[in-house]
Amino acid sequence: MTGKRLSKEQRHQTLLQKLEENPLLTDEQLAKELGVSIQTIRLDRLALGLPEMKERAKNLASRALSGEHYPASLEVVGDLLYCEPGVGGLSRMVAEPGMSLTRYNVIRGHYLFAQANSLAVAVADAPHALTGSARVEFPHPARVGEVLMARARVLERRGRRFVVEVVTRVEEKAVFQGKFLILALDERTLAEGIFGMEGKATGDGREKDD
Amino acid sequence: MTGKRLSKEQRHQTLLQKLEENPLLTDEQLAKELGVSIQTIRLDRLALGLPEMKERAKNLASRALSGEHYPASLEVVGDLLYCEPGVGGLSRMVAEPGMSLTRYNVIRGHYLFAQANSLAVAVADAPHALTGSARVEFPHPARVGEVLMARARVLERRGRRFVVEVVTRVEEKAVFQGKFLILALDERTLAEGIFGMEGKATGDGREKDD
DNA sequence: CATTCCTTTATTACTAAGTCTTAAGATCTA
DNA sequence: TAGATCTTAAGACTTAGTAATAAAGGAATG
Repeated sequence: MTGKRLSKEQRHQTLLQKLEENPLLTDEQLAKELGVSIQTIRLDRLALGLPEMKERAKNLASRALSGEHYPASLEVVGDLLYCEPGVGGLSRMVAEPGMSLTRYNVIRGHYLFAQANSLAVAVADAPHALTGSARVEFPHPARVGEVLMARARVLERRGRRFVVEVVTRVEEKAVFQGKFLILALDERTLAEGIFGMEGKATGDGREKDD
Repeated sequence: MTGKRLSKEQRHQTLLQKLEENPLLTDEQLAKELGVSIQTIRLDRLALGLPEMKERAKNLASRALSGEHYPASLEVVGDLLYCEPGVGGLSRMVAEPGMSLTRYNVIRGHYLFAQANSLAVAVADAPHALTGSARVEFPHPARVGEVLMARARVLERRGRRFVVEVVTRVEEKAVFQGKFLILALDERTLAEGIFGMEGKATGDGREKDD
């Protein structure tokens, strides 16, 4: 498929590049893409000191896991560009077609909310935080393809409660603004499912300790 | 050495917890930690629908790679069970692991918002509607596996503005409540990107129609 | 031409961490 | 005591590799 056979040197370069693009390729897939046998790929990996796919996956996974001190990846919407816990932060998100209302390319409000909410939780200076309430406005619709920059400021902090203000802009135009009340929770509270008010939570008597 | 043998139920819980803490554990390690045989762990994973370690690693890796942009699809959130435009509606959503905060299985606020927002827009009696603003509260955390029933009522309608109230419950307990101001838009307004207030919108002359 | 060297491919044996199936004990319960 | 459920075991197969060894191919050179 790649037509002519490359030199070994070139193949090594291509290999490195392919793996950088997608570290989850197996030897078999690589062999197919480069038009050589699996064994050749193995030799190449050996020569270049590249680990096998399982290793690469595990490395990525554990990096993703450990890099989760400040809540970068997993369930955060938008890319956290900057975050100073307790002070403020910045998040970037590109409005994609999947986020839009039918026709018209208008981004659904909950995407903007999700980005802002993620950011607000991130800037709360606490290992675990939840949204308690929010007051939000969508002064202007955002559209597919636009770059949404959300900026958060912690307005005040009283004990375990943070008030965070988030404004999301496209260029200079605000498309979202809101105030979030974020509650910092300690482990016990979370684990027990009690939330601070109105007493019992699940009430199913599940107790785990370790 | 967890000492005494746990019940199956308890073991399942422990297993989930262990894997949440460290998804890269092999069956063998889990077996050792829980004091049962590997086969038992395999059966447990089968029963709980948990993939093998390689899969978990790959999933984590690819999620980390793709910057996990639109996560767990926020697009259509919840199943619309019933909807009477201009009056009210009902939406059901099962809280999935992908919606949760790491550890602790607490559902992120923006999923609740997304469900409620989707429903609020749906019950607005208009072909095209957008959220203008919202005031929301999360009186209680929701957890993975719970069934979230959102109920919407149109409180008032003035011209193109609807005020919709949404309350989401798990069993009888409210986990979300909010008021949405929904704006019904006509085709022209939407297509031109003008939103009702503050004059010009994008100003970049982008007009798309289909 | 044959030889030598390098690269590539093929073959075989082996591993980790699973899969799926069937079967045999152990334990609980009616 | 009998039946059902839970747990462990055993055997065959899978994927994506490691490692070692053998064989084939082309290109330059004496």
